[in-house]
Amino acid sequence: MAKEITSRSENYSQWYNDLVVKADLAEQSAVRGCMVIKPYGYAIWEKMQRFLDDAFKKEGVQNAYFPLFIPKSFFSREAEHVAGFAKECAVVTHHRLMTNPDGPGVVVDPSAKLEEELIVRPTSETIIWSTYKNWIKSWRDLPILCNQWANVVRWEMRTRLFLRTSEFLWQEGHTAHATSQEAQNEAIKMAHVYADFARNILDIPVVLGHKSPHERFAGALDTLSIEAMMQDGKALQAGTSHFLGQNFAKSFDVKYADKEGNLQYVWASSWGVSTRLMGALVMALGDDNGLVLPPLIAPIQVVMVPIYKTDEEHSSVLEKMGQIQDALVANGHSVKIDDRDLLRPGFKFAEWELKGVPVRLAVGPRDITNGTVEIHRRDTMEKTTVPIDGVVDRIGELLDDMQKNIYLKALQFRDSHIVKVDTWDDFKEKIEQGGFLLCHWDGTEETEERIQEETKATIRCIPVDSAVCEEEGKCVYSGKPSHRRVIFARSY
RNA sequence: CGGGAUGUAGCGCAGUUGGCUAGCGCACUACGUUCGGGACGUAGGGGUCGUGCGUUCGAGUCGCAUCAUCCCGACCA
Repeated sequence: MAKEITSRSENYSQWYNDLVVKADLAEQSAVRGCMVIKPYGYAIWEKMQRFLDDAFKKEGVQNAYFPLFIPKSFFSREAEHVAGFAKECAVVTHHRLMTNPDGPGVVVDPSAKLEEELIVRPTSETIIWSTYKNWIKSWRDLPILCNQWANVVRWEMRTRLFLRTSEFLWQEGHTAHATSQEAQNEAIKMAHVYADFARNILDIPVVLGHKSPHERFAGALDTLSIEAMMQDGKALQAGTSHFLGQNFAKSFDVKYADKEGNLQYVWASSWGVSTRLMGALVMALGDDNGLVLPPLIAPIQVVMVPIYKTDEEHSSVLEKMGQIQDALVANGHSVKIDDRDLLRPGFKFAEWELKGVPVRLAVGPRDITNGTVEIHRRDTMEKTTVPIDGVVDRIGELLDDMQKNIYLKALQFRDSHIVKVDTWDDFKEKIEQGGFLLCHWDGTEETEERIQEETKATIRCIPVDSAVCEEEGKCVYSGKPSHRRVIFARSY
């Protein structure tokens, strides 16, 4: 009873917030706008990190770490970039505290003012490019493919757990290349790494596409994003990959000598995903019973709940579960036996469902007698009793099936909420129902802004690899000619 | 920084027009009965009612101030 969550249809925001807190993923910190990620939530994040790290390594990317503090002067070198972030930066101005001469507590020591303020990184392009300058002399030094796992700070006005917090965890890749084409290819390649990860591991269907110039990352020539659909029909940008051209190379004077001995500015890409993916996981896959975790990302894939009355029953049930556990672990599955005393089975069932554990096994005296075990799958909530022989193989197959099924369910939801819209009246009506609107757009920023003002909808992306978008038509707002459809939606 | 709301136990709340000993649910502690879908009984522990000032014989309740938080905007991965 204590852990019951609000239903999705009743109040989507509250459902989300309840779920994040009650499934033990995270909680609001006493520090304004910041979040505490709890062990269970962090375990999921660690699994994401592992998959991403492996994928990065396959692409030749290495991990590195750059400073948290960025001198203000670095930051102001790239005009567009600073304009994009200036409004939300935390700034360090002093380096010492002292006891308060006028009362209790401590105060900032006014004599310890920094000559140059330090910015707490909102993203690391500037500090990294100031470093790359020293690393890059010749074409032989290129490409440089670095990733860092870090925290960044963006002083947001309004925050929501995982989706928008003042501090968040992420990875940011920063690459340097000899040619424009190579840098562009890198940005595209990494966008596909993200899309594959979202689809295959997280079971979240995403649309890969280009951002409109208006929605681009500050300082980028092209921004690719993966856009996911939440179950209230709103879009969530789940990852971005940017082609930065020579903007940062020029700002930080990063040149290399090519094979002919001519000095050339290098070309750049950067790309990142954050703990926002945790929010996407909750909002794209969760249901009224709680989280639904795809087996590949679940910290616990199989939980076993013992059912017993007497000590003898307890020990025989536990012995049987121990055997199953060993076999499952030998097959590479993560397993937990929930042997907490004093909690009744029904309570445990509900709690593990809330936490999204894919498979639950219940073993009781009845099963010991019959040689059976009860299997419950989280995605469909189906319960079956099966012979204990062969149960390990069956669970392996079940986990594989669930990994596919969860994706298909989310895909079906998303695709049933994508509509083609050709008139402005239809646009205004359909946007109220949520979902992605496939529309023609005249390509102007003016139209984009008008549409946003009137409907709060923005261009989420201009999809790549989408045959349905490739057609001639007229802009849904201005009526001017257009060569392809783009996705409009309200977003987080 | 605009518009709206809320601060009472760890959490969620009630407390009518001021009234004496501040209450309920969950959680917590102890004991017992339970245990195949969120158990129950009994007995306990836990509060300067956000803070300050005022009105009053008397303030959780009324007034003013202040702080904090949340929601809706502006901003954003």
